[in-house]
Amino acid sequence: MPTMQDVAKHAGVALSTVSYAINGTRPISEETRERIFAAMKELGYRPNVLARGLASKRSRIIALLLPAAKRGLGLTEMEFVISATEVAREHGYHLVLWSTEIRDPQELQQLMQQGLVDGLIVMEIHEQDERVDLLREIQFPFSMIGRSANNDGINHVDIDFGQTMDVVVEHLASLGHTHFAFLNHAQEEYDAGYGPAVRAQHRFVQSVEVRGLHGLTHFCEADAKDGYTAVNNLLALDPNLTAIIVMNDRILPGVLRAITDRGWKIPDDFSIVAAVSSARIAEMINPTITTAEAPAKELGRLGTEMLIQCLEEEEKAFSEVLIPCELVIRESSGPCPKVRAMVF
Amino acid sequence: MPTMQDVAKHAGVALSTVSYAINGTRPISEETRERIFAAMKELGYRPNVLARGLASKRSRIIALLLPAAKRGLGLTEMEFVISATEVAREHGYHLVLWSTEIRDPQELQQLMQQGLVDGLIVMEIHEQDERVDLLREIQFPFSMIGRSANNDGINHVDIDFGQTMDVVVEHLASLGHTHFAFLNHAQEEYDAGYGPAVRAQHRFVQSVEVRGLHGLTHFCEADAKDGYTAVNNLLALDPNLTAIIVMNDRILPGVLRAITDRGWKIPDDFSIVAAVSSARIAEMINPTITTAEAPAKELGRLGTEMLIQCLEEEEKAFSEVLIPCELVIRESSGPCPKVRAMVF
DNA sequence: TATTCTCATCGAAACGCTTCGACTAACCGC
DNA sequence: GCGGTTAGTCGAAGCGTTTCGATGAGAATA
Repeated sequence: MPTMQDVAKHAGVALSTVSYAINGTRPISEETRERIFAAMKELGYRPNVLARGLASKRSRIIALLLPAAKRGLGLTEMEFVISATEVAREHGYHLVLWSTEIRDPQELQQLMQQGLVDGLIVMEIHEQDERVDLLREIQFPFSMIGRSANNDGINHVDIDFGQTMDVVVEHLASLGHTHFAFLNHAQEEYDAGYGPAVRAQHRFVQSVEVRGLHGLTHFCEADAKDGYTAVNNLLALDPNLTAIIVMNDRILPGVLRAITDRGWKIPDDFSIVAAVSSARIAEMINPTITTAEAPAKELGRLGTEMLIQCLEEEEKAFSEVLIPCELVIRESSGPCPKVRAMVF
Repeated sequence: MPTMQDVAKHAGVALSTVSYAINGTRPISEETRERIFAAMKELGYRPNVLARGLASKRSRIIALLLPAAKRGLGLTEMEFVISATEVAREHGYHLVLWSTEIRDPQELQQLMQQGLVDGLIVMEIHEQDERVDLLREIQFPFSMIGRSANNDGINHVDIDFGQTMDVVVEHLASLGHTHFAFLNHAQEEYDAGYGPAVRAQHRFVQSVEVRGLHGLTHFCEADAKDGYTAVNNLLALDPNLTAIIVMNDRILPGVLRAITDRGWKIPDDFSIVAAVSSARIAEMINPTITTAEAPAKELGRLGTEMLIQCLEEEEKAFSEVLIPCELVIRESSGPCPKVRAMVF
């Protein structure tokens, strides 16, 4: 494998001149530059990432902190990862994956101290997040996909849960629904301050109140069975319910079954909307599900770009972007039923 | 950030002695070793990955070549990635993702020449795969998840499509079905020599023949609409069809709809089995789908372990492992119907 | 006792790059 | 025509490791 030295010899210049030509760090005459690039091409030279990183203290490698969500990783997360990888590559960066229980700040710190990565993309942020505190304290460059309680000076991009809930509630309200429920993530996650759960809940309540409607909320584990019982519980609480918004698409089968088990048709007798889900899932189900689709690709892209920008520029302007989900109306939501088969 | 030099000073030994103590490259007295480790702990020392890689010519970083399948990346692929990441970590390796159009050997080679990674995990292998040819030629360490036409001397792990198709056919046959169809991946992929498509097709035909049954095969794009028309085409070819095996779960909604549109009930009038799919998808659908589930986690684990083993050992024994999918019987497959509502 | 071994350790030379200071020659203003 | 820039280049000193050859102290051998 040819080295920079080889290129230098081949072009008849000093090693450092080659470096300057490649990085544009210092002015190089047009003629020399051409000779150098010709030599590089001829030898098939590629700079060694390790050496470059060691010398410059900038590895041009970033890490994506994969969450180990109990909820499991879905298509949305996959899209994140893909899009982050691609964007990184476009900018000449490599992306490494750091997985699992790196919620433990200890372990995270050890990884960072290895000096492999220049920066970090953190996902599945909690309101109180030890990782964020740590990164902030040691001033390690990072960007967040999500938000914590205090985001000052941290680059982050997140789903606009507020806006999303508004749109979903508005959609149902415009269809004439007045009594509906919100099936959130698990209680445990809410209590742990998991942002999406907290913010969506908050805005749902508010959004319903503003419109003078009736809204129930309920937590639910990421499991079809729990979805089933949750729906029954909700209907026991408010028999006039005509629509449910679900936060986690995993529970959809259970929710649907609970409805159809009552002899109700979707959407004629009951409407269902998935907040923050993916098209692919929504279209797998019969009836296809009206969904507020997570802008996964955008999130991945922005999160990565923010980090890279923050690594390349000196002046640390930070940005904060909220992207709402896009409501895609499918078969599972319809006008509020006038009369409905009785529960028995 | 403390360096090895700092540790050495702190422990009152030479720099090289610290290195030997860490790597066990040369014998170190018990007493010195303890002093060194104490110093490391006290200073919070972590070896610098970049420097280590540069000096030793072994970065302990491996890359996973993410496919840019037109089919799109699904849950199965996500599980791969996660499991590969975790296994790599367990072995003290980092995993970087190289995405998309690195089918182009040129680009792949450039990436490798950067000297960042010690080895490669390649997925979505085709029968004739330029990437594999390249890697083999330049003797770059790699393992495959999948198989090509000639796998001699290459570590690889793959789904046992033959066994899987056998099990699925047997399942349907034992339910009394005699006329069934296999809905494969897209024609294009088959023609390109995409292993799963080729091998599954081959074994389906064989498996049906051996049992003296009637089997049709058909290709289908990864799209619900195409699933719909494909089923109708198949039923036009053989009106006695009572079961379909689908290869790609994306087409399931279309397939189901084509069946129910005829007024048929699943599984009473018609059975459906998904070959090589994931539980999560299978359970999203109503009725839940009988599925041969891809051993994604195992594939990821083995692929990674094979590579790492091949990097750590001198004697290059290569291994080849085939893992069948596990048949999970759910609601979509049932006994062959005696009589069935007429097509009209 | 002189000689060979082994064990534990040291110093220095890589690894392939970036970057700093210095040097040369041309160019500028006055 | 003389100091002061400036564009273009060079050499050398790192970056934080691994690894090779050498060294000294004992232990074992003759």
